[in-house]
Amino acid sequence: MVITRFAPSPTGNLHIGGARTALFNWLYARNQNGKFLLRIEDTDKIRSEQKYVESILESLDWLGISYDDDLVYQSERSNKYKSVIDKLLEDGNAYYCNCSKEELDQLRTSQQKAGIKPKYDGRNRDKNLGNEPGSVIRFKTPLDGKIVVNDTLKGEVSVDNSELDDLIIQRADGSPTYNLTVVVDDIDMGITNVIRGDDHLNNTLRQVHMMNSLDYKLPTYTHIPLIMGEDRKRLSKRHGATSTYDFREEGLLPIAIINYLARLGWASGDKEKFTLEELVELFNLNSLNKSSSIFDYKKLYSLNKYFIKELQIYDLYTEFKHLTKKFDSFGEDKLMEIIEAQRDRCKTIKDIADESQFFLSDNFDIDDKLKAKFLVDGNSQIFDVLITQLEGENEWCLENIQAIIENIKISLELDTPKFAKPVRVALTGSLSSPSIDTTIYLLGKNSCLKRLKAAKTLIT
RNA sequence: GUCCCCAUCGUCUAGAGGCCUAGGACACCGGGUUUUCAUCUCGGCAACAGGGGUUCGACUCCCCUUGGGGACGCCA
Repeated sequence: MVITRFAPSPTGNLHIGGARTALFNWLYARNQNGKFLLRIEDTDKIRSEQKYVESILESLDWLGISYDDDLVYQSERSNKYKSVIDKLLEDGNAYYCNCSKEELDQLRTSQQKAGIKPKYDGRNRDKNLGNEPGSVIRFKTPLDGKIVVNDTLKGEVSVDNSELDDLIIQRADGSPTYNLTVVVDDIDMGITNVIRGDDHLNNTLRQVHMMNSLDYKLPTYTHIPLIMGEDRKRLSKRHGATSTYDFREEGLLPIAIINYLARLGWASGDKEKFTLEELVELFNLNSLNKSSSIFDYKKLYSLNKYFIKELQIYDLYTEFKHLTKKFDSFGEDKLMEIIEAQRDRCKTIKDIADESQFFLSDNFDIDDKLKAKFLVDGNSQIFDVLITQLEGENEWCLENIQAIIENIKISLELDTPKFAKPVRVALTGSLSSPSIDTTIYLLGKNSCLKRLKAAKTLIT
């Protein structure tokens, strides 16, 4: 059975690159009827925080990426790591090293100056040092030969062992380091396929060495290219929103993000839009792309615009409620009507909220320019007639409102914009709103009358 | 600097030696629809990094150059 995993470290919200890695792992597992496991890599006690664990979990859940079995915390597995390190020590595959950080820094800088690759020179490798306070434990990387990793995407990647050094697997404080814990956990969790960013390719070489020393059976590796910003540098905060959390706050829909991410580095012919089910059915490792890709916010937003129009209204409603509490006084039905009226003109949930502000209060300021242009004597007749007609309307429905508008347009000999613009300004304080009949309908009789009368008083 | 990876329109990509006069999407430009802002719709612009091979034939295979990215932590 295929078992994949996503192993974030809880030092921040779920990064969009991490989200894509999670997505690919999840898709592959689901496609293969396998399992997708989640592991929290929190061996760095200083930077790891529980709130980020929760945030990551929430983001994955929001995206629709569900995990199997129990969540694994590395911080709870120290004993297991300890025993593996002991075995490595016993077998002569690891050794104590008492170099200080300063000593190492010095070594590094002198190597950099000399123009050679900075790495530990193995000065304590064969000294058989004991466990002194402050000592670390290093893994004994083979000196000669080369290490070959067979990657499903990149093919055979081979590197001379002389390029690698003896990495630290246990810190001076006794805690295990990343490369060790990953090896232990991937094996213990029965991971068959490791799909991760290709910034880990170098780590993979080291991890494979350790797995070999431990007689572990290797998982299959797939290193996917990283996501870049417009400047071709690794995507980071200065490029804009980068965490799933940020995207949600900006009013993006999970299905839009999933679709965007899926097509970033993967394709199924010319198909651009997928349901989650289609993605699960079509996803495969062979169609993954080898080159890194640049994150295009515009395309993401365009996808979002599409899904805002396509999604079930209730899904939009849920996101809307998550995004803002301002509209809580509106009933569920009313709010859904508003969202329905706005969805076709908005790119994000946030746009829907922003564009709907005028529903919140009957009292608002009208821009002087708009006032000067539309709240003028020539239009007062429109307001008068409209007020009278709306006052007389006892069955408040869209059809009746449309009839009233038609009547007024005919009797006053107005084309639609001539009628709609001043009314829209009076009702919303702006020139941008849903179609005027819908706007009137949704505002309700009382609000419309109040606002029209208020606008009339502004006519000088 | 050293090692590793990568290379089709501005961007995401289709392309498994002849199907390619290189297709789709986003962006951009122009037309149309429209009750404002939008939406929608139609059309246009636009790419195989360069140089060598291999082959009857190369966007597709090989090599070199160039360009881009990644790694080089007692972070993960």
